[in-house]
Amino acid sequence: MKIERTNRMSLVDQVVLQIEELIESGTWTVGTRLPSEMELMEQFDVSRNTLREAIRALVHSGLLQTKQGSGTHVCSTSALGAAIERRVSKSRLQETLEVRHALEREAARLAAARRSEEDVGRLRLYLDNCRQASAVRNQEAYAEADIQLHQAVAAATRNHLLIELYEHMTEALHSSVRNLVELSFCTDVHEYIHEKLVEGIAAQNEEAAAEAVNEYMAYLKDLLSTSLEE
Amino acid sequence: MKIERTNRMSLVDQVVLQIEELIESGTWTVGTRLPSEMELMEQFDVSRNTLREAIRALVHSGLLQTKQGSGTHVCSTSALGAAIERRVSKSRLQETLEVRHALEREAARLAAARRSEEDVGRLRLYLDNCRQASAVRNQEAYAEADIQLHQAVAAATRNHLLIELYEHMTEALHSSVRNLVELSFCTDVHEYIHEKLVEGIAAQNEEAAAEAVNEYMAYLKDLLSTSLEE
DNA sequence: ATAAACCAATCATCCTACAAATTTGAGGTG
DNA sequence: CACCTCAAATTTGTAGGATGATTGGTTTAT
Repeated sequence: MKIERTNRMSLVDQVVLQIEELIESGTWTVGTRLPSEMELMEQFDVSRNTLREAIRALVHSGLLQTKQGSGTHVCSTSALGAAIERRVSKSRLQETLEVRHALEREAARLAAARRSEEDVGRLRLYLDNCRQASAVRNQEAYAEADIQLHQAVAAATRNHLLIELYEHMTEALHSSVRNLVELSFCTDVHEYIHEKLVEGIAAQNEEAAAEAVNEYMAYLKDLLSTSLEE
Repeated sequence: MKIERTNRMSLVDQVVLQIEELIESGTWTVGTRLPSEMELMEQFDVSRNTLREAIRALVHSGLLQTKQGSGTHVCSTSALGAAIERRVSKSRLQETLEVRHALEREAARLAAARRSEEDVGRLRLYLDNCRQASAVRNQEAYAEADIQLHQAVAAATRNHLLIELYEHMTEALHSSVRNLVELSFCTDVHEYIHEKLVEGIAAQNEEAAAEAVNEYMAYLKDLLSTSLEE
């Protein structure tokens, strides 16, 4: 039994909760355009002010997006992304990288312990995509394949909280420093580490997988320090 | 130059930003009671609706707290805590523990690399507090000293993002499972790991510190699995 | 067919009014 | 004086109306 935190919930909070439920349940998917304020007022049986306060709260949380004259659209299914992005944007790059690597190292260990054969197949596929993009020096394709590979590692952990946090940290990182795309450029070291990571996970060798991430981190830190000296 | 995301910011967003600034700058510290809506309307020169939408957004973010008839108070300086707590409350305990341990392992490594002599002093102090509480079997004091110790480890990393995330994960963990307080009860294993962790950091031995966290994690996972079988 | 003008839908802001919860303080009582 | 009672003032919560600004589509004129 979940009592409403010592007293009854305000109307605004009730509307917020109902909208969140509609989004999380998938009734309103990302991109969906919500009914107009008038219709929502009738649907929830609240006044304009109450409805607008609820919507404004969700807009600020990053779940909704409103545009005058156009309407309100579902923007995301989780409020974590916006909160993390705001916080990360105020951090130094090195701090953010260290946190992301903390998640990645754990992901590598858990993936090695829990990966299925399907996971290994996906990892090898994305690794191959990386190699092909690297061979033709297609930086854009490489960056995409690189992200897919790392997210496949996270996915193999079966830990949805970890998957989501890693994804949000990666997004926040990329949106805060577009100029450092070279961090995910194709290099021999990068390739060697990718292979060690994937094969470590395939062999269910936690230590090898974690060590690959360690090397990746040391490599990035080195790259970053020389990059900042310029 | 930071243009306001392709068009001018709405009045509500401007007010939100100003209030956030007042909180982050420390002008309004946690616990401070905000001026009444009337006064804030004059201060920001906006209507009551606009002001209320801004306040409601910050309430939902976890920065403010309103109580009818009483007023509005500052609740936190960061919106991350509330977002994390919401997300963690929907996760399984094991998932949350794995993420927290990812952060803790990285914290142990970085602390070993960067700790000052003052950090070592604090760590040994809190370790001693743990021992004393353990000696007299004072569970409450032990839990507090335990938290202080782990946060001191995070603090020694000098990575404020990591510190904040670890703190929020710990809070979310504790508020979501009050019934598992025994996780931080005093045991010999617990003490042995604490000592290994602190001494590893003092000796600037990253591997030893990380290994201590690994052992702690294995111990907790074991405890958890037997606890769930009951 | 193209471009300009128009129009309907929608969100943004402001206003007033009243309800509900809390705090404050005046006045009475021992 | 200390303490209780209760009404008034303060403060947030909810309702409803009015107007402005922006967008997207439609119509109209060339």
